[in-house]
Amino acid sequence: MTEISKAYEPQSVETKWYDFWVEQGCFTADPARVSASRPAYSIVIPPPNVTGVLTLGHVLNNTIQDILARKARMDGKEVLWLPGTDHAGIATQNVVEKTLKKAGEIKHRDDLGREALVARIWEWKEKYGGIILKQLRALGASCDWTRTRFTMDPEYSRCVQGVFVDLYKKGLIYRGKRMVNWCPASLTALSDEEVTMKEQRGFMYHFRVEVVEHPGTFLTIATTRPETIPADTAVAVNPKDPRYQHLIGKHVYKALPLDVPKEQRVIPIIADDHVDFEFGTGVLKVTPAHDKADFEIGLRHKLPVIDVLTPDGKMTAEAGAELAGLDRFAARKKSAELMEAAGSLEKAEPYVNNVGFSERADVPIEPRLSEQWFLKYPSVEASKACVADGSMRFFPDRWAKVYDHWMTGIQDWCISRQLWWGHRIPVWYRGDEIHCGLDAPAGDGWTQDSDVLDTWFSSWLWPFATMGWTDNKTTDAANATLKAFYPTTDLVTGPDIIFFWVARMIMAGYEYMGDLPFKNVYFTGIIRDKQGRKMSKSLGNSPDPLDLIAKYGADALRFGVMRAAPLGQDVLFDETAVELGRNFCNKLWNACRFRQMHGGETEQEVNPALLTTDDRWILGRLDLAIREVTQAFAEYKFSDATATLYRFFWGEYCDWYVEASKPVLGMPGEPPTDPAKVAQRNNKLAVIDFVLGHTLRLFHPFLPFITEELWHGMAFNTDLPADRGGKTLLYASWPKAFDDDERAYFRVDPVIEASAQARFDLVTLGRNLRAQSNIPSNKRVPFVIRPAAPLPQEELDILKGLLNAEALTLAATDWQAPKGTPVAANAVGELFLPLAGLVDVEAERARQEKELAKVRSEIQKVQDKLANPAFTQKVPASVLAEHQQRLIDWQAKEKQILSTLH
RNA sequence: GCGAGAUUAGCUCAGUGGUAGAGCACUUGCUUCACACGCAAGGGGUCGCAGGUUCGAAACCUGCAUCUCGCACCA
Repeated sequence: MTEISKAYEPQSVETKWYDFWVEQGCFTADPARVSASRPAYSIVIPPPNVTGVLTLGHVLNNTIQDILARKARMDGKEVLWLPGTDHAGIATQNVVEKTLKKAGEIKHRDDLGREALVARIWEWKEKYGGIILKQLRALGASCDWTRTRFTMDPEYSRCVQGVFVDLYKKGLIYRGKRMVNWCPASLTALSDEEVTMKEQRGFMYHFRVEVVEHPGTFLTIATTRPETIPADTAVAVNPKDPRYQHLIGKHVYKALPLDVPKEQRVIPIIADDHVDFEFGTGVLKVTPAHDKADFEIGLRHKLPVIDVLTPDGKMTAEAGAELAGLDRFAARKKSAELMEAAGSLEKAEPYVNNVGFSERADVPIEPRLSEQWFLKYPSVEASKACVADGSMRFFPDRWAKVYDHWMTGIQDWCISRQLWWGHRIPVWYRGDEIHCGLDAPAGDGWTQDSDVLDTWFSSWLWPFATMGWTDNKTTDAANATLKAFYPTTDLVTGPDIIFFWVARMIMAGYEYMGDLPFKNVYFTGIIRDKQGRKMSKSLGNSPDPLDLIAKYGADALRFGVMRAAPLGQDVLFDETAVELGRNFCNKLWNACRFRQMHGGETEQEVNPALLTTDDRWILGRLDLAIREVTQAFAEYKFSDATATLYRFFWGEYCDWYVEASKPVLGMPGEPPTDPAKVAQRNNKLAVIDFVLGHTLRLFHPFLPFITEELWHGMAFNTDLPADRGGKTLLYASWPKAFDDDERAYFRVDPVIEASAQARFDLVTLGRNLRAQSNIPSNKRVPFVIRPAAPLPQEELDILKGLLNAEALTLAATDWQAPKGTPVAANAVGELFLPLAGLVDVEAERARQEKELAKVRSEIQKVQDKLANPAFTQKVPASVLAEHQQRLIDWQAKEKQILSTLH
């Protein structure tokens, strides 16, 4: 047994053990070890952005994965936790471009050109990328680092492009000119999922246009985007709207641009059902180039398309000389001013509407007509069915409904991006010829499509592309990793990427592996601050996890976060949660120190014949804790597990069992000499070792570092096989709840547990008497006890210790407590605090009166119930009996109070 | 507009038909020989509102209010 220091110092312990685990290959998965008796457990990390740094969100997510992986190892499974990073197209390209601009190397990415920029990004990635994976080590993440993957690894890229070619050949990928979501900041198309709606305050502009055929007749139109008026190619009314029916087929003069002669601004008035005549004025300006719905109207009525916006959101010359070159928002103001000056603006009233924003660049997107690649999703039915029929489970399961809803209304996916960093689209062009394949076709003059694929088009292959999948049946059949570890067991991720990633992985899994990619999906909550706000850099409310680890230790951070994160709920993070984790680790540390102070390399087995009531009680509590924690794991309720562990270890083991064991153990360094007491003491130490050994194992998934340190410090590893806890706690077996034989062996039963509990309750009552009588807790006072049934001397000694009593005297049969003596009682007996002169008789009397009132109100409540025939006749026998017993208990209490009150 | 979730102690949350709970915070007393990152005791809640079902409702049902999050979206 090595000596344990007074306070737990996490820093050196953490690096020591992490290095040890990695050096010993403890995290390395070997498919060859998988067998019927050693099943596989696998989990793939949601690959963080390669430019990312660790946030509390990652801490939550990866701690859960680590807990699952470590528990699975202790269950004797062959565990693969596969790590890696995502190339994250837009985000990464932005980061590197910004860095280069800041360094003054470039003003624009065109200064470098495509190949050079991509080369610089690779350089950057090699140098600074993947920091987050190193940071995960500080958290204790037990990933198999030998299998770290990147979504742009050469083999991975082949998978991505191969899948593109395959889906193209299947006719599921097609190219088309469509309205897409265009990001004017990133200059690329986006998928619908990358657009979030935000409420915006703006204005509803009402302006009027003159009907060509009826000079002097005007139509009033409402719009939030007057800058697009030059792009209008019609105005539309509902065919059933009586106000405008007579004008259908006639024309109006567009309000802008004013520098174009009136005759060249004539556009038709058309009728379309899309127009809601309740909204605005019932007249809709139709701008096919800049609105999705208008584009559809344009198609129906064969309207021309006029584009007045550049890709980066500035007005073109076609918008007119006065608007040309202006940014779209400046142009909005300007166009209103122009109409105002021309007298066509009727009013501009404040208005709140929903505007689509680019999720990443945080600017309003523009609907834009452009040529893009689209995917018609594969394996949709199988993917829907597996969640609906429960073969894949979501935790919490309400996400299943969200998933189903999205899968039902699923739209084709725009997968091309106008970026340089990413997987290049494997399509080549020569004149009118198109070739889709991994390599350029033979012959000269072929040029590759300049677009790259949406990042998620590579992420969706993650569960199998990381395992060496090739889409070659022979190769894949011989792939031991795939065979052993696919489908994976659990996926842990945030619900914000359920469509981006989870749903798409399921479809890819069915399409390419013929099976679901994971069996269970755990959706974490979102980490928020104490006020419930999202963590963000600009708010400065996002603490750096590495700082927290340095200050409190990784175990403290893990425990604090897990304790605060109930399944499916957002986590309101507060540093005091980590402090609590730190305090808990310290408690665990000191409980082991206490055991060590009593020395004794006893290492003996527990002798059932010598077990005391307390021993049997704590073994029963341990058994219950094992059951509860194991059950919590089965339901992915990690906060329940930590709550149980906290209660058991602190509230039961430390507060009661350890305190009660002190009289038996004697003073440290002064062991008893009486042989009977020595045997008692050694057995007590054996029970303590038994409980601590189990406790460390129960805690290990949550607190990997401190438990490993104590496992060795307490020498619990000796005598165990190397692969079952001898070398590392990582592979010790997960504690099993007692079976009937074990319960009988340890003589654990509910009656014993209740009697031990009652003794502890009496102690609390006795301490209460002291406090009520204003006796300082360090002052030793004599107590008198009148047990309901005889108590052995050892138990009286324990009671005396727990009460911090000067003496605990047995009351003689004829002893009568002096009037006003504070007394407490329960099933164990009556406990008196005879302190003549020290106790304020009147105060004690008042206390007892108050107590009596409470007892009587309880009696009344139960009596009322029992007097109700409807109750006594209808209620189950057990409930009736329980109420009757309750009445007896309260009445006994009443009698006891009355007996000392006078 | 559609859907989901939430509403219990000052705060964060457990509690799915039978005596309202935990942690933190708070008050008080303790340098009791593992731990002041500790020990002990205590105060504090008409369980969002209104109905209903039931012998009995924090829990089940209906409606309402408030908040959060998805999805859709009318210029």
